[in-house]
Amino acid sequence: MKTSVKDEIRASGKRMTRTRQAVLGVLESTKYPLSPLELYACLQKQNVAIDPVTVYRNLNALKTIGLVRRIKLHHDDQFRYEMKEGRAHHHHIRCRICGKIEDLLLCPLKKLTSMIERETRFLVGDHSLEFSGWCPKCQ
Amino acid sequence: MKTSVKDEIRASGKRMTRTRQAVLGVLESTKYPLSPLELYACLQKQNVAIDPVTVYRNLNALKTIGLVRRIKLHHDDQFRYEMKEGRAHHHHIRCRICGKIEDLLLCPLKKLTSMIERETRFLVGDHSLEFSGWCPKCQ
DNA sequence: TCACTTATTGCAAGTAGATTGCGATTAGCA
DNA sequence: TGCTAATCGCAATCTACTTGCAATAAGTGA
Repeated sequence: MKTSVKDEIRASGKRMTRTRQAVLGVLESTKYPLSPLELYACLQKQNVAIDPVTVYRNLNALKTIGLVRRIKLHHDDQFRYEMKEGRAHHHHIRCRICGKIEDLLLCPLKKLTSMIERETRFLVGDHSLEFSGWCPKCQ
Repeated sequence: MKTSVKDEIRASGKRMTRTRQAVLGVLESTKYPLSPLELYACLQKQNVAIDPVTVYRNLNALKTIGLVRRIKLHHDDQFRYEMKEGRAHHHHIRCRICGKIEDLLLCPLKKLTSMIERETRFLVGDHSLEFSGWCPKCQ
């Protein structure tokens, strides 16, 4: 884990605890967004003693600081979390069979925003875009 | 309610009941996707005697037949339902303040699909796209 | 029109994911 | 080392939704 992460946590008045470090460790080493309970299962495999509630609370805290991003995928009834740092604006594709999630690095929507603002008179703040389909293994 | 709707229900071996008719009535007269409990509240205002469970079951049944579409918006922890009929593929924009939801009729993503398939080797089945921001009243 | 079959309903209870209350623990600083 | 408040674990609670079951009623076929 990078020193800067610990610094950011301290800077916000929060503490770097054993459990928080473990949660961050899993998030940093996982390439796709994790649900709280998936993360909890990961920690159990690593023999980290932790309560599921603590995982929830840590994810919330890290989201509040801004270290972690919370997302909700379309055919998925739980929230997922991913590290923000070093990850630009991106979207996801998810396999309908095995649930595998991958990043999409392109975003074709920036140009579209002003058109939508004209049409709807909404002021656009953000967008979410997600594809689903079948991953190479499940086709 | 259109006769064809009743026919489709009968054709699938289901029955047109008082409650199902009421659920369909609300869906047909609402221009944005409703959550089961919003729909239930609507029916209560209309003095329709119905149990929330029945709303859930009817929405599920109508989804199974294919009359109704179930969607999940990004910062929303419940499912929403809208009539399928007469409504082409479209996306939504949602106000962060008041929750107002409007349809977006454009979809810029059809061209993108083959590019994503090449990049990820996924086979793309569907996508979801949603904007959030501030509606005219809340700006 | 009536009787029969079975989809549908209402009520109660159960799930899953997430949140909250509270007393015990511990990080981080003086 | 000792203090203070953030954090933790456990139990209880909450919300959205589902399931079980006995009672009801839609639609058919005589």
